[in-house]
Amino acid sequence: MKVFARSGFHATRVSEVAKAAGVADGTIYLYFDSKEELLFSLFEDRIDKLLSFMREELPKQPDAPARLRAVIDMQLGLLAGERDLAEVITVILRQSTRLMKEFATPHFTAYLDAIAKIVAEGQAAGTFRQDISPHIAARAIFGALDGITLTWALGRAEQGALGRAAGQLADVLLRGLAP
Amino acid sequence: MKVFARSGFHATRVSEVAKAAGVADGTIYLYFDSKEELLFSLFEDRIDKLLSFMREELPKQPDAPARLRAVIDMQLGLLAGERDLAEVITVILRQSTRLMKEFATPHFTAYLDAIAKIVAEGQAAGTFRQDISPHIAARAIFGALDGITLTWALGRAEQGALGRAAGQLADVLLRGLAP
Amino acid sequence: MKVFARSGFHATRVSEVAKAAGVADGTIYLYFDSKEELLFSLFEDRIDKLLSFMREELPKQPDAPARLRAVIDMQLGLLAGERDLAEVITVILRQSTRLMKEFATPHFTAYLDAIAKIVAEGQAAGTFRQDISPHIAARAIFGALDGITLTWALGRAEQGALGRAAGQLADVLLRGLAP
Amino acid sequence: MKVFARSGFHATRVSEVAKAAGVADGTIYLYFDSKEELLFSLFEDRIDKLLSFMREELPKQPDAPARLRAVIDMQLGLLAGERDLAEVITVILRQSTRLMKEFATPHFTAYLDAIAKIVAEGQAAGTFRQDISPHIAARAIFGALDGITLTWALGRAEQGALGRAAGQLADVLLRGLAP
DNA sequence: TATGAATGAGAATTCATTCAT
DNA sequence: GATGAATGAATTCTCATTCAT
Repeated sequence: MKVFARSGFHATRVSEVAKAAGVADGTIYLYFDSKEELLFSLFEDRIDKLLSFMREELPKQPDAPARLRAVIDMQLGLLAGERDLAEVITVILRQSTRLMKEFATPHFTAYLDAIAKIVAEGQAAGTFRQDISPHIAARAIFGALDGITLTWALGRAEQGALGRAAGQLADVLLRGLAP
Repeated sequence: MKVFARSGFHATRVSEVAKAAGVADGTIYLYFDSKEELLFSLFEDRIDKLLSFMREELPKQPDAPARLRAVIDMQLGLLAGERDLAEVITVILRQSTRLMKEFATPHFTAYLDAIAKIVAEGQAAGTFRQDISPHIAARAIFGALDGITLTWALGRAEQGALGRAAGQLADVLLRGLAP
Repeated sequence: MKVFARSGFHATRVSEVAKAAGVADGTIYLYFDSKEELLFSLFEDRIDKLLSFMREELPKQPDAPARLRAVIDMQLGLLAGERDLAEVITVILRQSTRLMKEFATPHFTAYLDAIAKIVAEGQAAGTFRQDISPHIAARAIFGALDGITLTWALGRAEQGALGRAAGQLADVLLRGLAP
Repeated sequence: MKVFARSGFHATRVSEVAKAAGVADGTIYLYFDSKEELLFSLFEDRIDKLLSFMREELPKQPDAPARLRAVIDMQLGLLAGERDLAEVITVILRQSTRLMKEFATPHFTAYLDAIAKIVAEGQAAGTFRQDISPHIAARAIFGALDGITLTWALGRAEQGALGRAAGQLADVLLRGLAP
């Protein structure tokens, strides 16, 4: 992750990763099928964690606004301590066209749908305004989170900044979505 | 633009671009210094247009909320008719690490600062709430616009969808940012 | 051909071929799709020559024994002046499993069938004995020619030796096949 | 032998051989020095058997024609029941340039010399015609046997076919070589 | 004796870029 | 100005072989 975050996907040499890991070049291929699979494994791990977290935590929340705030806290919280991971997910992962199309898109879609579902539920329960498309809202929410993470990862990345941002973003969105 | 949008930056061959343009490979290099410069020129053109548009139109708006709505309309309006451009800016441009670091980041920063400035002015004038960092707001707004454009570009990209999205996003954000 | 004959297929580096040809490595790939195609092109050229030679010369011969003698003269005559070609065909070509299966076998089969046909015609005309399978005879004849060429190519390869061998082989075979 | 016959020398992985033998990769190297030595051992075994067979059986034959027929029967008989061995000797063995030059050629030469000696003895005793070079004859005979074996091994390889071929080849050669 | 994880040298091929025409 | 043939640097991945256990 460190090497990918430093150089990007294409500029990263497999031999650099091997060196950073303290193994021989060939050893990489005992555990990963290709350079792309190597990058993807970093991402798969976390998205699984995020999805299971959502399955467990969201049902505990009383209503849609609380669930939306939980999603925002979770997504930014997951990355808050891991600048390299944040950069890999917001920037590096998108550098491999094949990776995006074949692996990442399905995961992103599932995640976006989960957010859209929260919005739709809120609309049905009367806790969110009706005149907004849940899918557009979901993409805007994800985009906002992603934009914040991106700047944080590429900038100074100070501890706590993502937490503060999460709170402010949630405040704005929840008020903006209120009926 | 068409070729880059189809294949991505790395998978696009300079010879493909030459073929699509109906010129010989070498001719490309009479007008562009490198493959990266070729991609970047597509983007530079439009960001200039966007920035001068902002310089002209924003002062005409009465207050910060109106200016923020104008920015949203402009950014999505610029891309609404040009799916390839939208894909190049949201996806392809980010595939070259060097391009992002050396060329694009300064432009993005300038644009983000312009948005942050609108938010700060609104806060000073009392038309936006005070408890939000203008920079965080700017990143979230840009990220939301970007996320909406990305999904539109990669999906069916129907005419009018971006305009509707712009209206809804502005509604949510302006209410969310209201004092 | 020189480089392949010296080192064999697998031990030959494409860069060696390029160097021997006085061009850059990449230039090879402007004219040949792969290393295998490079080797095969050496062979295709000659087999075409041999087959057209057979189409023209064989009908001029009065009977099957004369035609068989002509085939023997032709095959050894084609290689007599070109030791490298002889080595490529008898040894090197067989080192690439894929080349043998996909390209060479069909040509070999066609050639063997042409020889078998001569034997069968001789049997029908009563100029060859009946108790020999034309296909076994064809393979034995081809094998004998191949064995002679192989030893010649790997040995001192003196001028004229193949011609003498051709005469002796034809004498033995024709007497052996006589009714 | 099974694995080499299936895939050829270069395409065969040492790990495949180990798997087929039911041992670990490293175990192979306790018994064989290298992949080449592994292939060569398959061949050395049999050539020794063939040479000792020749030492014992040939002296029992009354004259050169009988000895030549015995050699033909032996060589094809040795391979008749073992298609994999036939393929290894006619095809696979020749795929390694080093193996051919360093190991196999001496054995082939010894074998060819033995055949040439039979021809020369027949000429001295007046049972073979004088106008044929014993070495050319030997190479042609070996080549014919090899060509027949090759087609048999690569084709359907039916039981008995090699025996029939041996008889026919001997008939043709002996009549062709008669004074 | 056997194992099998780790090694790391080695090579075909691609393609951005050049420059003689 | 335009061409496009030639360039050659650069990199992923394979697999025979080793050796600590």
